[in-house]
Amino acid sequence: MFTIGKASEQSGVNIETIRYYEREGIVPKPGRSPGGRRLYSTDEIAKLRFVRRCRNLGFPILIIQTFLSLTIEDDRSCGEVKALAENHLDEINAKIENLTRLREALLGLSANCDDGTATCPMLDALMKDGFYA
Amino acid sequence: MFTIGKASEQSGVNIETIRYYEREGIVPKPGRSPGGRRLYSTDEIAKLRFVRRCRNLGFPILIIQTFLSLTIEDDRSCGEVKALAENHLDEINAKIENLTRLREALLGLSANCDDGTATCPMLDALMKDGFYA
DNA sequence: GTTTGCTCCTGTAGCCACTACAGGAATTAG
DNA sequence: CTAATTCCTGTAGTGGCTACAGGAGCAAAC
Repeated sequence: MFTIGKASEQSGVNIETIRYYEREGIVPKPGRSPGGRRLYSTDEIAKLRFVRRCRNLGFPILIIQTFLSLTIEDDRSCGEVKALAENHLDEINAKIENLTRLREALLGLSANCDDGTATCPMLDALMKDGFYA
Repeated sequence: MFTIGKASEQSGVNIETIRYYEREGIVPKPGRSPGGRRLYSTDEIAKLRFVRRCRNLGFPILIIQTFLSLTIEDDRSCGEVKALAENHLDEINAKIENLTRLREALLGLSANCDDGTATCPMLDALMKDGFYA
């Protein structure tokens, strides 16, 4: 059994974040030492690591909770997981597209910016009517 | 002069958001009607539209406030604007790279998912030690 | 055995940029 | 004149943490 500091080290999840996950019911409450300290088993630490990896993949907490319940149910999990992952993939692709369009717009706007001018063509363009959305 | 509803329509900024911008000092406080309603000039509406466009470009509020003060100062603005825009561009590019790497990881993980399996290879991989960060 | 220093505890508030009420007042349309 | 609409203020909630404050447990050095 490990105290929260070790659990944090081994899982890569910040101590405060671990406590937050517990408060929110994202991970189950761990046992306590006689002195009142949280004690984590390797299984519980694995679960924390799982949450971190999912977060790193950009999954929102709600989806991760579904994942966790699916790993318990163990039944027709894979289809649901795949669907959630593909949904998430679509969102990621949409974000990439948005950002790419944004980059183009920004490049176009700042292209005419040259240092030393009195009024800035980029700010001008953003202020004027009839331009850009 | 326009009430907040018309200002919202014409600027594309949500009514609640306009009041929020005012509270936060992002845009100056407008005049009021005898009955206490906010009244916006076309100039003030243009400013709101400017803020919205910048937000659409992904600029954080703090940077937009700098932009707004630069349009007032009107002095050596363009160099600063360009620097801020390029900085922002770098951040956008970093985000795109991150999301692209994420997409690859997710594609790799969900590739082995096929419906109907009892245990999911994706969840398995995320649970196991030795894998992925 | 006590002092030092580390880790841990709870509870609360802050971050960003909004959004969503509740409960009431003013304006406008019919 | 009434009904519908718009507006007002103030507060609280969103997601996913992060950062305290103020105190208690615990191990090792002296």
